[in-house]
Amino acid sequence: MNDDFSPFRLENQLCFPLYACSREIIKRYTPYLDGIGLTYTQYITMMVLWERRSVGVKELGDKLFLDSGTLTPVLKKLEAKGLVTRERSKEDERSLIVTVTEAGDALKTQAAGIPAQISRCSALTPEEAAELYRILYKLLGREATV
Amino acid sequence: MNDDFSPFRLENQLCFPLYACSREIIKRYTPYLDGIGLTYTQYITMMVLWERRSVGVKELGDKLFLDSGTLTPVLKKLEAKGLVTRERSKEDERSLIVTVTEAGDALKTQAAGIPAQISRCSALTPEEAAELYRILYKLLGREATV
DNA sequence: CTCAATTAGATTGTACACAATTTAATTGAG
DNA sequence: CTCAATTAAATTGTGTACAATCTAATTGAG
Repeated sequence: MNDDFSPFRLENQLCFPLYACSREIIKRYTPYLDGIGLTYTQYITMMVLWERRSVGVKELGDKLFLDSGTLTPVLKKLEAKGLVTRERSKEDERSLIVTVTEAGDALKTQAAGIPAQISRCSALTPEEAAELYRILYKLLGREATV
Repeated sequence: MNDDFSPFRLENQLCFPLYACSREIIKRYTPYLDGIGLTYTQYITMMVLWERRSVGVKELGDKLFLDSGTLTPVLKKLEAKGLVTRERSKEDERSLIVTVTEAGDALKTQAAGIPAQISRCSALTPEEAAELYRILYKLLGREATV
């Protein structure tokens, strides 16, 4: 009766395990991120800023695959926490430049252990993790190594 | 200056490409799902019902990794569209049974081409897709083959 | 039996995502 | 130059996600 190869079975789709995995992994981050008062979206935004120090909203959106509709409220919250500043670019007033503050930079220290703690509970072998990583970036249409 | 192996680089995390991929793939579904008037969450809910015909909210939540806080409004919307019915179980009044209607079942025909159309634009080889699938289910802590 | 503990959904409140629209600044074809 | 087209953010509205709480039904230890 139930065709195991039916294209309609949830288990026969790639989209579903991707969607479920993404949410499950983010849930594993939550208790650690609660400790530094960030949501996952705020955390990945800070990760870009920890590396780049200062970045335009457009470029931030390209990196995170998010648009201004999502980023504007996130950045306003980070600004309210005193972690970033938001200023219009002098060269192009349309562009908004986000810059990490001293407090924002200090948070990086507190976040130090998080990535390792998460990957420790992933149950994947290093080879599987590397392969997963490679395939996901292929799907995203970007090179894995930047 | 920028350490390519820093655990803080977005590119060195698994969580980020998972999160970005999940959203990108769902975005690829959207134009097709618009055609049958469903959101992605509504679509995967209907997929379970197309296979099972009738299922409790608890079991639906286990399958989809979603709780009642998410499912209740989704199921009410599907009920409003006339695609499902929602009734308390006779044996256990705490449990709510969701059943696909005739109209809900008819929608399966309209959705027929969607999975194939999506996978056609994935750019992955069949081997990569299979490997991705296997690793994701390992991460989810479930067996890939149900 | 009986009431405390458990369970299933619903509700509430917060925070994204994202499509669509709006506003303001910049650009470039003529 | 100049105005239509483009671009960057912000805004608006809808729909999830999910933690926390609430309500009602069921269960099970004593």
